[in-house]
Amino acid sequence: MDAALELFAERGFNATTVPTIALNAEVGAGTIYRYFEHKEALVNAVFQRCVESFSHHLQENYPSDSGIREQFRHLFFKVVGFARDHVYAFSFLESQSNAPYLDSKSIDIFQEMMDFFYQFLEEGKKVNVIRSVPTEALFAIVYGAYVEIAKLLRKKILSESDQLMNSLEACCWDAVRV
Amino acid sequence: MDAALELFAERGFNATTVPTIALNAEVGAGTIYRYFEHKEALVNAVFQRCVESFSHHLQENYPSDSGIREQFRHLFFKVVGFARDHVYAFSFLESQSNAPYLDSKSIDIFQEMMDFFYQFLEEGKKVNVIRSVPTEALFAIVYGAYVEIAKLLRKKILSESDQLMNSLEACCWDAVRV
Amino acid sequence: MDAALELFAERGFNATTVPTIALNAEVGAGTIYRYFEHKEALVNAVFQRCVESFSHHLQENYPSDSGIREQFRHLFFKVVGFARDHVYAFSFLESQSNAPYLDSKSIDIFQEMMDFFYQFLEEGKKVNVIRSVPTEALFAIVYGAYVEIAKLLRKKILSESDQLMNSLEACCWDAVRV
Amino acid sequence: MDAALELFAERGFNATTVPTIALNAEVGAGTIYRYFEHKEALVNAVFQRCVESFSHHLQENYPSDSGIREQFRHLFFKVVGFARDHVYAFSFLESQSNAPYLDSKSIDIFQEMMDFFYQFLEEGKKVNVIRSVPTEALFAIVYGAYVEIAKLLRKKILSESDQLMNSLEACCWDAVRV
DNA sequence: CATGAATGAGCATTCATTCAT
DNA sequence: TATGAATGAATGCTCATTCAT
Repeated sequence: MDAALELFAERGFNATTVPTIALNAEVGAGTIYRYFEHKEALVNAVFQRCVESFSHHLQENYPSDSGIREQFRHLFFKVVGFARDHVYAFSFLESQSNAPYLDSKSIDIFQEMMDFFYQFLEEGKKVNVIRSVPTEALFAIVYGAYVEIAKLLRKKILSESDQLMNSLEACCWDAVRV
Repeated sequence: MDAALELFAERGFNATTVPTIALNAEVGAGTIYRYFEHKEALVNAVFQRCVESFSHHLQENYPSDSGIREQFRHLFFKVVGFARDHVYAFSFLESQSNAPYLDSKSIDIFQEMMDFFYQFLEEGKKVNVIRSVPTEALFAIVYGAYVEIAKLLRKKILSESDQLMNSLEACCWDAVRV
Repeated sequence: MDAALELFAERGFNATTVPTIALNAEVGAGTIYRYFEHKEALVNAVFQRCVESFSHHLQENYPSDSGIREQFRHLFFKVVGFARDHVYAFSFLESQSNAPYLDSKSIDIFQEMMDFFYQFLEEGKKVNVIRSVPTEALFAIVYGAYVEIAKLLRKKILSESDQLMNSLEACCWDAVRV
Repeated sequence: MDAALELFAERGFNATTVPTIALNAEVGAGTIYRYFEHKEALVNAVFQRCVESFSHHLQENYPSDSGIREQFRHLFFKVVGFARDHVYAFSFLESQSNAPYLDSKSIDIFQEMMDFFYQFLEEGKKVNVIRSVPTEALFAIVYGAYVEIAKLLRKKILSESDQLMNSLEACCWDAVRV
């Protein structure tokens, strides 16, 4: 699954061949089929593992008792940290989350993860700290920003200094706060 | 090229076969090879045409003499308008702009288009209207936001009312303004 | 189709590979798929052509106005002649007519051909020239005999002299006549 | 071997996989290779066991001292009985006796069994009870008939009543008797 | 002796590309 | 210039066979 993730993240699903995955995993091509019925089953398993890993990461040490501002900051740094520490997983999730080969379980689990963000944003709107704009739109703005920032960090166009990260977090917060 | 754009945008490069493009274009498969050396040459030509179209669209009626705030608003609505009116072109650009089959000319021309945004952001920083944060990062934030908003509009999860668009523009502006 | 028939007749469906058919037909492997959706579609097309050819052969110069005895003789020699002149077609039909890959059209067309024999046998029973035994059983006896005789002729264990053929025809007739 | 016979009879040699046989036999796939060098060695062993079983069955209670007519009747009912009681064995023998994977021992042993029939027919010809037609041809006629009758019984198109069986035996006898 | 995970050659099938018409 | 039939390399996948346990 690690070998597959790496290739799927770098080239996408269609451009990744099963023999290449096998080579990268240092197993025979047939071995893959002992564990996954299809190439599609494999990509779904990889996707689900990524989503779960991301989801756990986000909720780890989540400051449930702090205010919205603090929680936003937590999520921002968790996303950035995940993108930094799990480069392939993050770039795979970001690029393939609309792919036609994802099965319903993959879609559900991904939606569930996003619901965590949605709930956060809705809570913020309720207490009048976050703007009264459709939640999907708010999420789109910050998620889009995260994704592009992560790309820049990955490509080393930006380097992850504390000061920069704090500025970027502030930018994102200013986009949604009242 | 229109036939190809439609298919590339909907299915991606690898999942689009040359015979399918030919069928969609109502020409013989061989005819495509009279105009493009490869499938890759075709996709690059399509990409470049999209970038140019996007670029022209952005600069059309650009309020050079207005202030940064007004220019930002212009760009925001131009991007949203382009995404609405050129659904395939925008979704193709957004999804394929990191693809491994893009040649250097495609990458250059895309970069050139982004430079227009970069210059705008740098001008804004100079006059102290836009935050003093690396330009790439500022761009990432607003571009990421645009892309995700465009996805929501395309999928009809949001509908493009004046009020909503104004709010979203404000969100994006607040992310970068001083 | 000729190339495929030859191989299917000699080795059966599963033991015949598409590349081998292509080689035998002196075409590229992909070419086969321009004309037949599947290997199964090909084998069905071949089967149906064989059935039709056999069926036409049987009915050619059929002595409709003669008596049962004469008609039996006609059928016997037509079957033997077909088996001699269309070695592959006959051996393919004989060995594959119960195969699980045959589609409903193949099964129908084969049944239709057998109905010709069945009608003949039933007419014979009606006029009390052929024994009053279930038609399927009568058919089984003579068809089984034909098939095995054809095998011997094909393998050159017997040679097709007039005298021998007349004797064999008599044997078969004696098996079913009153 | 029982597990293999069942599968070979139902699906043929090529369509039966070794793991499936192992599953059906409730052993590990590797275990099969402790007893048979190849899949081919297995199918030959199965074939030979079937031939021997058939052969013993035919000769059991063989009325050596009775006349040809009585012996013919014995053989007919033994064949029918074997086909009824050893469905898989008979259908395997019938369908695979020309298969290209049979080794020389299989072919010899099968020929030996047929020689029993041949001797019987030759004896009958000597005493002028059976027609003076090449033995192979006589055998082909009755063997072909048996095979097709057995198919009908197996498929329950005919049911094995005493009266019917006696009629069919008479048909077969009339095909070869003087 | 029994196992079953691992293997990789070989299969059916697809599709970018060519080239005779 | 346009065509589309033909191609064969490359793909996803299967399965007979091996071998460490």
